[in-house]
Amino acid sequence: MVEEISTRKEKVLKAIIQEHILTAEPVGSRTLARKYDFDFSPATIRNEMADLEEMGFLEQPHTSAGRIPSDLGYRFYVDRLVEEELEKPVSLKHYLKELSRQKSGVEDIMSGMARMLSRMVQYTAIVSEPGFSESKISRLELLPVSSRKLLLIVITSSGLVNDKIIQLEKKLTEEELENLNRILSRRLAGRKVSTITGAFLQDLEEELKRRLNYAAEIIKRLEQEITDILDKQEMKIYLDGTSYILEQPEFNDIQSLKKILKVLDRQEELRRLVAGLEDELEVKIGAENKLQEMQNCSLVVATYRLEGGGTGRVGVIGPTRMEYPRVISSVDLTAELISKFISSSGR
Amino acid sequence: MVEEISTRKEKVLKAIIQEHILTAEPVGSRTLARKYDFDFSPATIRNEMADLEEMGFLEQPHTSAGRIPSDLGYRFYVDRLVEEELEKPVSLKHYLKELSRQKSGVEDIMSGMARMLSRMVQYTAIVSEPGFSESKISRLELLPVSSRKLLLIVITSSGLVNDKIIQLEKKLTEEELENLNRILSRRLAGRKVSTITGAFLQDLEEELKRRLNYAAEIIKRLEQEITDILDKQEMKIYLDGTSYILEQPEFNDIQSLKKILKVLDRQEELRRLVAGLEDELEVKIGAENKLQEMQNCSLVVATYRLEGGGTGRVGVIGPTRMEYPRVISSVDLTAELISKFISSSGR
DNA sequence: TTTTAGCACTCAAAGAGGTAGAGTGCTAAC
DNA sequence: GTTAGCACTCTACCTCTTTGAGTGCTAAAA
Repeated sequence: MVEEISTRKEKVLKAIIQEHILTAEPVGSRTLARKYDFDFSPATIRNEMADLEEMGFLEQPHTSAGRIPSDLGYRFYVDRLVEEELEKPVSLKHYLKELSRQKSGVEDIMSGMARMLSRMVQYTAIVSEPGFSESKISRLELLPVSSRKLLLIVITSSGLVNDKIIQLEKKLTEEELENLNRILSRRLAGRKVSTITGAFLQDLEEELKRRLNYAAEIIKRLEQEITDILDKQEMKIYLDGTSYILEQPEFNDIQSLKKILKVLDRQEELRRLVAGLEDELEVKIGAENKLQEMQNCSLVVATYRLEGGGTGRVGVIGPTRMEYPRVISSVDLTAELISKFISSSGR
Repeated sequence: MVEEISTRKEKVLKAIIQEHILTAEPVGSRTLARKYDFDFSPATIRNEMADLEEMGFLEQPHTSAGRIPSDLGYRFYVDRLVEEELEKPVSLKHYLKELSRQKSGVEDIMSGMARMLSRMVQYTAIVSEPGFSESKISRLELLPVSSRKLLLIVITSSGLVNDKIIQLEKKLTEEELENLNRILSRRLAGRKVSTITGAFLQDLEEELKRRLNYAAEIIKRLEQEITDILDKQEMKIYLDGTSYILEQPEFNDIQSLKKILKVLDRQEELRRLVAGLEDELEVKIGAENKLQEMQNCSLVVATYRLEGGGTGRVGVIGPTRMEYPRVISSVDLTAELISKFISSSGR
């Protein structure tokens, strides 16, 4: 069904979508003709509308109402019409100043970016922490904290720091610890996280056992913790601007509001939501989302990449009736900023 | 106005509150008489109700409706009636198992506890990260990360770890760094955070300048970062179970829902909310909350104290029509658990 | 003096028309 | 192919009425 769409139809469709995004109301032929000065009449528009509806781009809530765009309509809009009008968001200065106040720290950057993005687009923003797997370990250190407690610190080449307290059964002498540190550093520093597989660890374990003489459990334990910290699947999710959803007229009825807010309350759900997308920039419109509760929502997600390797995602959740041009460019920009911020704080 | 309240009035008030907590509807004399078998009639109840209303414990939405408890009524209930029926929450086992899976890390414990509490009471839970000021520094370390980047690590006696990346203008040699580490450790280790005041820092600065020969800016910078990490006022807030609010019938109208959800979206607001309370266990009912948007809500907050010093807060936000006995004991228990968890992971 | 039954009264919530207005689809003329 | 005209449709909103739970008051009973 590769029906050609006339330029006039395109014009009408675009106008309807823009108008609907603005007003959140069904758009009628008369209103449309009044607001946009087309060189054809409401009656013609009606005909075009009927065609567009048949093609699946528009829907009619009931017989005597105007039309609203369908998911397919938005999809067409995003794919074909948006590009020319991607605008750089205005005056980042204000946001950036606020951000730089809170200085370094991945956590601060992440939450700051989520906040900035949500303020910018006036929808809910979501940012996922960068995954480790593609970055290199630049440093790994075990610090003694107390008699049977060590602090494991892993720093990646992209400048991310991760630490974890490790509880040991048995005390380690200073010398033992030094040896341990030396071997671990030698073996792990400079290595890409994704190459630390079972076989490699097996090998490492052998070496440790051979060269040091502690109980095997300690080594096992350490290994466990190291892999834990490295492939922690459970990347943290930063959410901000939840309350913007409340401003959207389509969520004025409690039922749909509940649905979407419940999703936002479940970290795992969100994680799956953004992790599932792999492309550089993806737009999921309405029912294109697998999640049943998100069928009235759209999701715009971009991937950010850190210099030293490691990627994460940043996105926006809003109603299908979303200001796509603005959102897409803002999400894009934010992804870029995140890379820059972390890389610069990591130089 | 220290009017004595008869035991019968107390009985009626208690019944009304319990019934209202259960049903969320205004309670009438007839219903009350039917459900609770008092040895007096609806008419008598009506008289008592009229009295209780005059005393300020009850309110009437309109002339021909039943009564609902006022803030004062709940206050009385909480202060006088609750104690005898504080019950230990059932079967923590399930929650605890889930918690211990995620092992160590303050962050995990905090968010895990918030989650557990909210699941337990079926209201929104809030946990604030432990403040540093009353704990001692047990270790402070500067690790080189790259040529002009240091990782500052501070470990407190309660086992909390905090790190921050510091950007320097100028390179430090290994030796300089070692000296720096030595001096800082000597001066700061074992010291209570709250005693690190301006005067002390002045003194430290002098020493550093005298004994080392780097540019003053570096020293200033370091100092800045250290104080930053130590008294970071901006303690993190963990929130969980936001969506439970949606289940409450009193928030079935969009307006009040918006109000409260907007508050929950603002970290600073929440911080102030829990930080403002200093008592061991505090219950703020309705208008007792300063925040205008929280006047339909109650807040139950407890303080937890870590072994090595350092305190934080844990609480529950729900409608004034809250199951106080259950909530109070759960919050209390959670505070206790947090101390235990962090202390045990910090031994 | 306290408690209770009886009864008239009140008020919100829910349902039943009725109207207005925006919008459509169809037809016939341009 | 485009447009004006018109009958038709449907929701949103108003008003009116009914219903029922609940009250307060009064007078009788305990």
